[in-house]
Amino acid sequence: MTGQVRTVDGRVAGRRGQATRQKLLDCLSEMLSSSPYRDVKVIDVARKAGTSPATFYQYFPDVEGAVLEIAEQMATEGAGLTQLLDGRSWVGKAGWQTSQELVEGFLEFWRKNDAILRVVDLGAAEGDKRFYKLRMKILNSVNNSLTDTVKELQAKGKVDKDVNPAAMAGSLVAMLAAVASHQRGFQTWGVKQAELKPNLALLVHLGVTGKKPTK
Amino acid sequence: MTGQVRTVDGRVAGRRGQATRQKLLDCLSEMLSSSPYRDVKVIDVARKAGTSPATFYQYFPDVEGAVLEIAEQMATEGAGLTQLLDGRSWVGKAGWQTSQELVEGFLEFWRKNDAILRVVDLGAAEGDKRFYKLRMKILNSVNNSLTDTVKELQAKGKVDKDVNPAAMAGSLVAMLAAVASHQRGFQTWGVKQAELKPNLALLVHLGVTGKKPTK
DNA sequence: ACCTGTCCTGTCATGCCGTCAGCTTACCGA
DNA sequence: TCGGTAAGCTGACGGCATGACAGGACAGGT
Repeated sequence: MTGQVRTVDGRVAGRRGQATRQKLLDCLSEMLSSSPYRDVKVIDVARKAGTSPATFYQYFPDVEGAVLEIAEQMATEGAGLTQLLDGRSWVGKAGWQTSQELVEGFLEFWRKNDAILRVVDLGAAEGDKRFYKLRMKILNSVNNSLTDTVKELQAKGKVDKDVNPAAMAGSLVAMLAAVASHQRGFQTWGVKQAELKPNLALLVHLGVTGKKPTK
Repeated sequence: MTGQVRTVDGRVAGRRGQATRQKLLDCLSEMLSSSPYRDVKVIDVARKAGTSPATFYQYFPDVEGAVLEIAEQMATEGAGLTQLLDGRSWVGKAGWQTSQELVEGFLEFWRKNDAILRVVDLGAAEGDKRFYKLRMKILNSVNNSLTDTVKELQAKGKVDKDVNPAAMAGSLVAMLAAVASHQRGFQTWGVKQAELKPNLALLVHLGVTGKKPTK
């Protein structure tokens, strides 16, 4: 049950319809990366897709609806971020490696989808539950995994008892997301990508294990 | 030279004009916290302020212009965040205290101005230089101070040479800002405010000094 | 009372929104 | 081959926000 694609008025979308729908999504996605969210107009998206506004409204209730769609696609893709943590070690040099790869993968994912992630972030911050859930879905894989890691280390007595695993993991993930979406900002600040990553990795390692990494 | 307040068409604003202007700003500010940025309309702001859209356009070129104005006010106010760090110690128990107070003050400031800060964040992330500069202005006080602290500790050999002070400070500040703007999010995640703060403080302390705090 | 410059609004052209009825196109079974 | 049916698309329209302007209301000074 993948849930058939339907138009707003209930018709099931066929071959051609789905193509148009997808084209609209692609164009919207492109517009989001070239102009402010606030200024994205349905008519522009439609024109760019070589169709009319009315067609847009056949497939999406409004711009927000379409954005949610794009974000949903991205979210499932983003579940792959779990790979960055599944079965990795946090001990010794391997721990440092894990930390670095997490940062690397995370920033890469964010850079690839920055336009849509900005909008999701805003929606979530504004308290919209749908966007909030979506943001969770994306971050949860990483977050849960980190939380578990901290819990384990805590059980072994390697991390202080008064650390709250969920809070720690959440903070680290939030940090990664924030830095990722302001990557350009750091450059103007005089900090280069290459210098940023190891510092982030260091913070992640410190946060998770409570110790400096062995390099 | 505070730079006289002027209308869009160049007249200097008098007593009454400034009052109206301020009222518009207040109403806009209020609207921003109750509805999505994308849906804030000039006409609503004007109505709420008991005036007409035309009046709004006499004082501001558009909604964005007014937002920048509000943000500017907040930015100067936010320079006070420096207090949280000026002349504080990062050694021993005092260091833990400093870290905690920084987190506390930062979150408080963010909570107080969350609506407008969201918009600034979005604008900055979208690459708008004006918003970007504003964000810098707000964060710079804290950021510079943290950078200096790390540099000092590094000079004394208490922090690893391969830590980049600016990158570290920037990451920590970004983390604080991100967590602050998703405070509600954490609650739904099952993390309570009271648990969040000490964990953030711990991360800040770890990042700045490289060591666990003495409590 | 009069003048001057500030302040506000009625009004208007423009352009986007969101909807509908109706036309075209593709598919399918007889 | 030929309708029939459902999918797919669009022109057109009322409604509303935008942004500009001219002109009227108002306050303060003389």
